[in-house]
Amino acid sequence: MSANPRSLRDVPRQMQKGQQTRAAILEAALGLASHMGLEGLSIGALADAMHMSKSGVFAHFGSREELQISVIREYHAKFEEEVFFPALREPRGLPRLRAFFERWIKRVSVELDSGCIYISGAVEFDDRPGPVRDALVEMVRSWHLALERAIRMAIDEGHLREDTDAQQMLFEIHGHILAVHHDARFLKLPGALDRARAGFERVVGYYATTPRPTPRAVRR
Amino acid sequence: MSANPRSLRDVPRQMQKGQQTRAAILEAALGLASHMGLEGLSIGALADAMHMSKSGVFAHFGSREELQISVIREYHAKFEEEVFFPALREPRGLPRLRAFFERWIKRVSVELDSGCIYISGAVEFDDRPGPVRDALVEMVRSWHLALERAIRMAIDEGHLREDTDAQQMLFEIHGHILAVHHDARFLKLPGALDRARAGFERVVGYYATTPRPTPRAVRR
DNA sequence: GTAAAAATAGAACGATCGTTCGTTCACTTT
DNA sequence: AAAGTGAACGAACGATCGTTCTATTTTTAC
Repeated sequence: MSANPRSLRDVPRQMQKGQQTRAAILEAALGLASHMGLEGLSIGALADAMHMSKSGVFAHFGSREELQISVIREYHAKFEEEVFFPALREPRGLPRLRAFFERWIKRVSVELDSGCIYISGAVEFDDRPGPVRDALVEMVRSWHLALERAIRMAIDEGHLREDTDAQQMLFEIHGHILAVHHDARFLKLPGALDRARAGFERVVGYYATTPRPTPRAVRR
Repeated sequence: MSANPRSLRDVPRQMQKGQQTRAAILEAALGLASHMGLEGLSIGALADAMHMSKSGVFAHFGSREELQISVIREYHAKFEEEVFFPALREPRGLPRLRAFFERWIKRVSVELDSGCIYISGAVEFDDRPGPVRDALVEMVRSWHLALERAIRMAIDEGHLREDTDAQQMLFEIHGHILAVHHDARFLKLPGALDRARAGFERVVGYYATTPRPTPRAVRR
């Protein structure tokens, strides 16, 4: 028995065959959806990429809609893993907020393979009600809430002014993310990443407790 | 002859039948594309909306790609008509820049019917090379250039500091547009429009020659 | 009023879409 | 060895996609 490498007794918690193909499909689907969008993701193309039959792929999800939602959840998990949790190790307040932003823009622009599904999904489903949209909204909301919490912590820590409007600040920061996504991926502008960083620092500088004066005008 | 209201002599430059159905199709296509995206726009659905046959619609464009490009051009024309030209009547400098922005956010968010094709198109085609993407990039570029010119005029007029980085300022303003599109259309947040306005004024305040101090911290 | 030209309809094409169904194959359990 | 289980396949479904072709109708030009 112990000679059998796949014995259930030896690895009782290991993924069964079905689960691990499902995971592999999901990864491929994430890659496809990043390029073609959630609406552009087709089961046929996915099956080709997996060297499987359409029905074989289909059986793992039961419907295209369920596949789309699974992709969203998969992206969410990856996003938490690569952006949220690592940044949580930074001390609360401005350092953590900065870490959130830095990892966020990297995921959105540089990471050549996968475009941000939150952003493309928001555009594709802003007009289309249904379970896919609902899942998307839920994930985006939770991320925005996390950012808002980080901003409020920065206020509590005394890094940001007490009268800081957290939602307004989040709006402006989020705008920089969307802008870098647009300029880097669509317009292929080279400096987009640094523009986003500069914009972020300007926003932070505005709401910070140690006020940076308007550079030239005030100094002299 | 003069009794005939459609005489060629009376209105020599009037649209012929073909042209005016083409225009009607294009208008319907613009509406469809605003909801379903340029990729979601199908000739069959368009034919249904027009109470025409697919082939009848098709004949006006020759290919789906040409239809998409025509829609983009149509949107561009409407955009110029409703945003660019009216704002041109404002005096150059900050007033004109402000007018650009105000008309822009209205077109992007409030105008319930048509989502912005520049924004949805940017997301759909950031990964897909081809004539459609090229047309899209060209239109967006020309609009951004117009905004950049407006910013430079504001510098020349003395409304903005001389060391203002026009492209950086444009990046930040554009971010607010994308954010209002996201928050208003996707998240359905009520205050998005005013957040964009507030963000715009903060950006302008930063680059303006009459420096507004960081509100509370400096005042006392 | 008539003939040329343009616009539209209708049917059909090959592809692809999501989905369903019955079958086969490789295991594990009895 | 027999029975049972879950995964994957292959074929086919009706629908829709963009596109092509041939008629037929409508509009324009003389």
